[in-house]
Formats: sequence, structure tokens, C-alpha cells
Amino acid sequence: MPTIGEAIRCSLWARSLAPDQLARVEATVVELFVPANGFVCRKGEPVESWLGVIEGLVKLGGFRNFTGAIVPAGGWFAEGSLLKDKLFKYDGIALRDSRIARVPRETFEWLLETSIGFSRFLLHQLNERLGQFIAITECDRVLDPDTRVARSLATMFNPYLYPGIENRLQLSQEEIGRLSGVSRQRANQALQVLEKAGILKVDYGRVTVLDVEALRSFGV
DNA sequence: TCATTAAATTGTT
DNA sequence: AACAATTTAATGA
Repeated sequence: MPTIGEAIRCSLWARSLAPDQLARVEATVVELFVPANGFVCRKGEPVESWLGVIEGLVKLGGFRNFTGAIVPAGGWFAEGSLLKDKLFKYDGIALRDSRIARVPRETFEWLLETSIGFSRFLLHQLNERLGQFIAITECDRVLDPDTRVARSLATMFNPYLYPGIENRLQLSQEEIGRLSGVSRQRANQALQVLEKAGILKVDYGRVTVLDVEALRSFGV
């Protein structure tokens, strides 16, 4: 189990920091344990830190039964709310026991002002998120549920937003359904189609992605 | 280590 | 949506 400092040093954005900047991050970061089904953040709550998933899996959403995004270990989020709204506009729920890193707003803003590398990382991350968002709305127009499920799963394998994610996702078919905006029954059917196509493997309570590219381009 | 039981997940109608 | 079947995890001998 990595310490919080190790996890941060491994993250993509920390690599571009100078030693004194990294030191300040490590000095001000706070680790928070969130048990499965616990709230990492709540809609309407003021945002006072940038959040990173050290270990575990967090689901962002809270709109009806629709899930906006799944953030696996190595993913960072809330920068948009931190910069703009000052309030969370979604719930964050831990899908399993998770360790969350909280970088205080002052540190975050200081990095943004003093580190070009950090600014570039954020720019890139925001851009990737925009792309993800477009892909999701595009998904809504595609009627074929198999493709929708494939795309939703594929968004979790964005190497920039979520580096070093394992290809083994511990997600029940019910959660995959919520994630894709289809019923559990339909998600099950779609997963079987994708399994027969050799793109992924379904097991009890988890899916293993064998071919990310095929998953991404499925149905095109 | 193995059997039993409970809980979670999946398949079916 | 409800029910049955199956898998996993937990408990205790």
C-alpha cells in the first residue's frame, strides 16, 4: 500500500514540480479514508480542496440514477469547482473503500501561479474532460445500447486522466448499467455481446478489458 | 482446510 | 420489477 507521498510523487502532475513545490504539496496534503458507499464530497458543499484518489474507486454523479464519471486510483478531480463555482455540483461516492488525498485550495492556487508544468497539466486535464463530456453526450444520441456500454467503459481508460489504471474493473453489472444509462438487463446483454467479440471478459462482479482500442471504436 | 451461512450479484420471467 | 440461481466472503469447527 503506497503512502500518500509516494502516490503523489507517482502522479502525472507532480513530475513537473520543482522540489520545493513538491515539498509544499506534501506538507499540506491531507489523507482521508472513505469507506465503501461513503461520500467523498456532496453536492452543494463548499469546495476547499483538490481531490485525488490514492486507492479505490469513486463515482461522480448524483443526478437521478445517472453517473457522470468513474474516477479510479490515480485520478484527480474537482479542479473545475475549485476554480469556478466554489461549490460541488455533484456527489462523490466511494464504490469501495478508498483513500482520498485533499490538496488545500491555497496550495492548489499557489501551484497554478508558480508552476508552468502544473498549469499545463490542468489545461490538458480540462481538455480531456471536455472530450469525455462530449463523448458522453454523443453517447446519448447513439441508440444502440451495446455501443453505449462500450463507450462508457472506454472513458474509464483515458491514460491521461487516469494513468496506470488496471484493466480489471470491479464494477457490478448494475453499476455499469447506471454508468451507461441503460437498464441492468440491457447492460448484461451488452456485456455478453462485447465478451463474444473478444473485447472484454465478464466475471462475477467485475469486468476485465482485453482490448481498449476495440472497446473505444466499437460500433463505428 | 473444509463446511455452513449470509450477502451480493446475476439470470430469467 | 420480482424471484430464483449462483458466486463470493465470513464464520467457526
